[in-house]
Amino acid sequence: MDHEEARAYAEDVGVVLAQMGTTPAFGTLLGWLLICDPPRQTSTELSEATGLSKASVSTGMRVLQQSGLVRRVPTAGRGHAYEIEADAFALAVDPTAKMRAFLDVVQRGLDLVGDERAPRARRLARTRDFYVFMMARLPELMDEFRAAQDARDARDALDAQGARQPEDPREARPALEGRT
Amino acid sequence: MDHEEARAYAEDVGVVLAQMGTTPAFGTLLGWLLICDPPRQTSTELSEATGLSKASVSTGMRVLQQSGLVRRVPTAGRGHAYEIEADAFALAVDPTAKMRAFLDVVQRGLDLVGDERAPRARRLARTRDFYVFMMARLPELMDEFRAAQDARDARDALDAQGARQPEDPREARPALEGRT
DNA sequence: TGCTATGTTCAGAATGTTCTGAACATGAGG
DNA sequence: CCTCATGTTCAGAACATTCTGAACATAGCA
Repeated sequence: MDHEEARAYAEDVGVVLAQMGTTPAFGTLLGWLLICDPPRQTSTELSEATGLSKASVSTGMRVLQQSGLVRRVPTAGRGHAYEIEADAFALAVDPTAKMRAFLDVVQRGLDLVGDERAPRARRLARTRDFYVFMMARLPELMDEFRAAQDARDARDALDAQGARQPEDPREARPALEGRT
Repeated sequence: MDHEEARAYAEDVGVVLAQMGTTPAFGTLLGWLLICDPPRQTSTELSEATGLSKASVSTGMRVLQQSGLVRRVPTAGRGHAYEIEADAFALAVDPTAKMRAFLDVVQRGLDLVGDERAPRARRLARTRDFYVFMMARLPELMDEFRAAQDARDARDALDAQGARQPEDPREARPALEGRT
């Protein structure tokens, strides 16, 4: 994979993310940080690699940082470098923040109707119950994934030391399947 | 709650949804269908109630329908009426569609890197594993909610017949709390 | 203290999006 | 067949977003 391929890939990620409501620059930067080598990149490197202006990199990285997707680490000399967070995409997909905002507006609707048992309140009540349920359960699911991941990381570390012969890779990585 | 309050509420929902990437008209229509009485509304009613043009209602409802959030039912005379789906917001929040698109682009990145065990592939592989995990688990969670909901609906139906005295409402509806 | 590399802010050009009015379909009832 | 209620499509006005270049800050080093 040469530099141009990687850059094109970053732009592809930008397109996909843009379809989900982010700005193209945001997605492109995230895409580059996902595939770049080395993983830490300065603003100048990001600007050169992605072809975005320094200004776009500056604002884009600020947003990425505020979203918790990217971490800023100081470099040896002056300046900083950016690095993608290990579980960045857990955050990216985590709908609890959005759900919280929506839950508020649904609850306001119920207050407006007054009687929660009125037929008219049924749609609202059902919606609220769904969000309450999901907001309670999603963090559990995230934790479960992280725990499984940590366990695998620990085992991989042992493998790297040669303390244990790695088996068929299919054991380690789940197959790509599911309800289509 | 008078008509003007309900209309204002629909617009509030429009604002909240717009912040999540939809168009204001889309969210306003959904908000109105969430709180309106009767639950089924024709295009003309929707236009009058929300203050949107017939054109906006037409295009907005088409999108809502394609998203599976709203159902179109024929009315007695000519024309149709729209009604919100019972579990509309399960669909609205369900990230599996987005995740599928993202999973594809992540997998392409891994193919580009070539060796999945290369350090450079680590970020991509971890991201993919997260999506695979979530896409496998989210449908289970949705099913669980629906099952619980159906069970409650059945019990509510019995209550309505007076076959059983409903107890403290807090038993039936979960309290609004969770990790803040 | 200057000098330079680095990062930030901001006004505006280029580009997209959203909504509407008006013209165009469609189909039930007289 | 004609009329009228209903629904759809589309060009364009109004509005908003995104990105950039250029000017402005900031901090290490001589």
